[in-house]
Amino acid sequence: MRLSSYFLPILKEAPREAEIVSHRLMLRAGMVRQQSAGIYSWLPLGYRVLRKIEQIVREEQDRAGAVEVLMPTIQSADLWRESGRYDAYGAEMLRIQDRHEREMLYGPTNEEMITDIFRSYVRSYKDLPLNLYHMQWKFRDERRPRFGVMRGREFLMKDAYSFDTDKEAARHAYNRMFVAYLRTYERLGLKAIPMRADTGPIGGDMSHEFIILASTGESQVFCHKDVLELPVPGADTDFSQDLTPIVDEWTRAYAATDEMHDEAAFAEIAEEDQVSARGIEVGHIFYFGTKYSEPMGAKVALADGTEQPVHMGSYGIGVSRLVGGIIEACHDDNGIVWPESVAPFHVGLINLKAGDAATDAACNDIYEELNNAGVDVLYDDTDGRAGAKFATMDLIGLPWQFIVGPRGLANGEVELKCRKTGERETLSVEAALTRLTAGKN
RNA sequence: CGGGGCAUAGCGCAGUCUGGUAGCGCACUUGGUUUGGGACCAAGGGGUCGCAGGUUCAAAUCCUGCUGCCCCGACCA
Repeated sequence: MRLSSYFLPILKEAPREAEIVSHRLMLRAGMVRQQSAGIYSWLPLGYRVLRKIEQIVREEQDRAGAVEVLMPTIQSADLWRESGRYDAYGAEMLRIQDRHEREMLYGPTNEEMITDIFRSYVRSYKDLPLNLYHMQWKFRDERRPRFGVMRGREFLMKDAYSFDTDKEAARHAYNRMFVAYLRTYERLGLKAIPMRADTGPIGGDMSHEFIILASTGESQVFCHKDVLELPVPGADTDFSQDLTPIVDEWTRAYAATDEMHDEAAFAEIAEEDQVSARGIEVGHIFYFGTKYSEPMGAKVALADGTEQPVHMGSYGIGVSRLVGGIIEACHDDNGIVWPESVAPFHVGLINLKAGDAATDAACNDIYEELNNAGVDVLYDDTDGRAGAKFATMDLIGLPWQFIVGPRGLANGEVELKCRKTGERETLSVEAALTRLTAGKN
C-alpha cells in the first residue's frame, strides 16, 4: 500500500477525551473514530489489525474443532422470553421495535439463538460433540463505556457454544477451548493467565477468565509467578486427546481476580513469588449445563433411548477489546509496538527523498519485490520531512522500517530499523530484502 | 445510577471572573526556500462560541433548562 493513496489520518495531539494510552494511540494512529460513547468506526489501519486478530482467533477455534457460523445482530424478543432473560437482562439490553411494533433487540450475546439453531436440527447423541462459534458485533448498553474500544457498547466478540451429552463430555469441550485460548493469546503476542472465575448458580470449577497484565487493567489480579512461565501447547496439540493434563498444569498454581481472591491461600506463596497486578479480561469460558437447553427444549436422544437436555458451555473472546489490550501491553513512548502477528503491515518503507529520481526508482523496486514476496508493506512515498516520516512510522508501530535515501543509496546501502528494539542496521538492498522476505514463498 | 469536570475552526487551547469587532499553535490551501529524526518565509481559507429560552442597547461571557462527552465510584465482557 502506498501511503499517498491510503487513508491514514494520524493526529499530532490526541483528542482530550482519550485518557488511557491505548485509546490515545488508537486515535493518534488513525485506527478508529469515536462516533458516540462506546461506539467506534474502524478506519483502515485499525480495521486491518482487527481482521488479523479475528483470523488468528478463527484459526485456533477451527484447530480445536469448533465450526464457524454467523448469527444476526438483531434478535427477536420472543427467543429471550423462552429463557427468561428478556426481563432479567435489564437496561444493558438495547431494545428495538420494528415497523410492526414487534419487539426486537440488538444481541448482547447469543446463547438463546444458538440453542434455537441446535434444537431445530440436532436430535441424537451421535451428532455430538458439537461446538459452533461466530464472530459478530454485540451491543451492551453499558452504564459507563470507557477506555476506548476496551469497554465499548458495541464490540466484536467471538463466542463459541459447545453441546454435549453430559457434564463429563462437556468438560472435554471446555478443555479444548481452554487450550485453544492459551494458543490464541500466545499467537497474539500476549501472556494471558487463566484465572478461576465465579461460576454463579452452576457451581463447579468450569469457569475461567483469561487475563493479560497491564497497568491500566480494570481489575486487580493475583497469581503465583510460575504461571507466567508455563509452556503454551504447540500447534501440534491433538485436540481429540484428553487435554486434562494441560489444563491441570495451568490451573495448579494460584491465580485469581479480586472477586475470587483468597487472601489466605495467596499468603502461603513465598513473597518473592507473589504477583499482584492489574489485569484486562480478554476472554471468558464457562460451562452452564442445561441452563438454556432445559427451558428451551434442546434435547438429544441418548444411546439408551431417553431424551436429555443437552449440556452447554460458552466461550467468549473480546476481539475488538484485544486491539486495545494488545496496545496496552505493547507500546513505548513513541507509539505502538505491534507484535508481528497482528501488525497492520509488516514493513514501513520510508522514501527519505520522494521526488528524487534515483531514490524513487529504488523504492519502487523494493516495494514491488516485497509485495511479490507476499510481505505487507506500507510505502511512505509522500513528499515529507524525514523526521515526520519516522515519527509516523514509530507511532503506527510496524515491526520493520525500511529506510531508503540518496545518501545511503550512493553506496548501494539502505537501513533497516527494528521497531521493537530500536536497532538500526545499514546493509545492502539485497541483504535487506532477503532479511524481510526470509520464510516467505 | 451517585459524585466531579468539560463543551470556542479538523486537533490542542486562550478568551468567560469584570458583557462591547472571534483569537493562538498545529493541521489545511497557494507561492517560494528547504529536505538524513515532527523545517522556514510570505499570503490565504475555515466559526450558528453544544442546543433552547431569558436578562441587556449589546451575550462566547450573566441566569434557567436541556443535550453530548470525559473522569472517579458502583456495576459489568
